[in-house]
Amino acid sequence: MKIGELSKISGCSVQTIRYYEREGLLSSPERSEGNFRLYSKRSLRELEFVKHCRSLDIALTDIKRLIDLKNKPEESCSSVNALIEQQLGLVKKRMKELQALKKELQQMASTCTTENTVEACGIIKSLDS
Amino acid sequence: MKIGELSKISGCSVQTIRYYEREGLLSSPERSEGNFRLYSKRSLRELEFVKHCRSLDIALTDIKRLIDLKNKPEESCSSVNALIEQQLGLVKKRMKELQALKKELQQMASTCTTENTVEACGIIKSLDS
DNA sequence: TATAAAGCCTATAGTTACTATAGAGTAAAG
DNA sequence: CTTTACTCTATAGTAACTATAGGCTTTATA
Repeated sequence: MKIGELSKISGCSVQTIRYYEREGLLSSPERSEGNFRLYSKRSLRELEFVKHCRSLDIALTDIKRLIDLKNKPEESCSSVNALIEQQLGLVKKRMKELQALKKELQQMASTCTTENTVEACGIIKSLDS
Repeated sequence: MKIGELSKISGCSVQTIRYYEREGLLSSPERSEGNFRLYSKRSLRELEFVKHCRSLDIALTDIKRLIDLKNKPEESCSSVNALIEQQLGLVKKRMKELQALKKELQQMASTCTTENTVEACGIIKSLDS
């Protein structure tokens, strides 16, 4: 299949697919006579692996590392595990931050009775402090 | 005070301060004979407003809007309120996403008994599916 | 069969909010 | 007087894409 079809099936945009290839996350596909990329089911699986990792917010460099590890099936998977644990750490940290953020925003919102002028606005006041 | 001192007091890097100025979030400070920026306490307050907004993850363009609103004290503050509500919406959405993300990562981590080879690794398997 | 439309190609620039660097000038300390 | 610390502008780099320009290939329609 050509890149447009892969794009449709995978839900990745055409540019993103080409970008992933440039970045070495996808193996270079065959080319047609007219230099069009030709993909196989294997290409689709590769792309879906990347997509799944991205949906977990794993950075492209880390995805690259995972792909490298996949290609060394006999090695210990402790680095895979470490990578996931690290990712989990990031997510937990970000959640805590957002928790605090949400609290402050809610507090701010509650100080605003919409009929105010900007001058008397509780939100602006709390941003000013 | 010069930019280095403002940087220390505010906790923003020197480059960030200059960047905010370029982006129109800070008013242009006085200059010394030798063309050094000279800041007042008012400048510090401006910077702290921006910093506080940024700590709430408010985008620079939105901060700009808030600053504009601050300068029209007699207007209704409903747009301020709307902006904060929108921000709150973003935060809530992101938290939900992270919630789901965390769950999946934890599940993945639990499938990995570190003594595995990459080939048998539950994590890689679940990323593959 | 001619041509128009759709799809593909590469290369390059833009996005956000900064950070880092180069190269040069200014100020303060020894 | 020289070294050091600080400042200046302009420019490039970061992450993960998205968008555009200009040109070729394939497919559909007249």
